[in-house]
Amino acid sequence: MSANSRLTIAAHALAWIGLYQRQGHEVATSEQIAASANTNPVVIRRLLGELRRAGLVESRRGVGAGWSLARELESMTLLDVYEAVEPGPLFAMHRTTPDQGCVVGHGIQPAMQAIYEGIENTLRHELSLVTLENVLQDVLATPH
Amino acid sequence: MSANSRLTIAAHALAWIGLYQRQGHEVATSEQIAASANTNPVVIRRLLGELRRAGLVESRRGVGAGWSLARELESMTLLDVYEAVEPGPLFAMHRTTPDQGCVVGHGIQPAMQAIYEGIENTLRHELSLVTLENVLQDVLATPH
DNA sequence: GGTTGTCGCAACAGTAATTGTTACGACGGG
DNA sequence: CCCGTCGTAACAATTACTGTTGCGACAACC
Repeated sequence: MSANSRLTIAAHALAWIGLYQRQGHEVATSEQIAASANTNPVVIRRLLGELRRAGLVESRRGVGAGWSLARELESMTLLDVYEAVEPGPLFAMHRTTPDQGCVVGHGIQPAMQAIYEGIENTLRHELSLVTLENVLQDVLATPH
Repeated sequence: MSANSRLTIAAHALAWIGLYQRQGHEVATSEQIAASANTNPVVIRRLLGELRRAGLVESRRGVGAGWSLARELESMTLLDVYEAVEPGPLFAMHRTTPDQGCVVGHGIQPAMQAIYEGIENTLRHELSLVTLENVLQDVLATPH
């Protein structure tokens, strides 16, 4: 599976902004978050842009600009983040249409679609059980 | 997510071999399976080679060669196939190590690892509930 | 009104995985 | 010996993600 880190980085950014705001700051910059995640600020801005479209964060422009949470961490789940940053389904069908004249080629896609749908629903439910507040608390509980 | 079709194609191949054997044939060739899946025989041979390493199929060489099931479809689950053809984890960590001097950068990977581990276990359990016999029956039940 | 710091976004290169294709040796039954 | 099929290497094509540069837009501050 194409292991991608989008969900991980997005959760990192949200936890970072949340903690920073609790320390009394108004907004966090993409450069600060990028330094913590050890990546490029544009990568962070791209991801946070998707989270903004999903209503999870807000951004200000101009001097002293940056990012802030649009909701409390308690009300955001990993499912919200997953849906914001992961476009496609978990498993794909054939890239080309199977032979419809063959019994298996004809029936395999509906059969697998139904199975995958059930699995994805379970995955989404699992993700919906974890809030970003849970993530931040786990982060803070890590021994140093 | 890099949507890949390896699990789908592998399930297709297994269902095809299983049905073909029930029709009285000894072995199926990669060319026949590739025609049903509308892909290249080498793609099928590569995937079936991984399934053979996992003990799900066997192959014969020489004239009249081909592939046959090593076990009954009832005893194979999608988890067996998934583990045989999907190498990596579902979600990846950062590509570069986060800033260990930052509280979030230090704690985020253990936190997310634990969460992902739970989710992957659930996914594996779901996959283990579906046998290849279930898949074949679903395929045969598709209206034409 | 100019300066400055930050976002917004386009464009492109680098990396990696998957898929498709060709080629050819290995094998084994006839 | 011949022939069909697997086994496998090699390479191109496609796609997705990541990293990077560049520059315009915006808004606070002087």
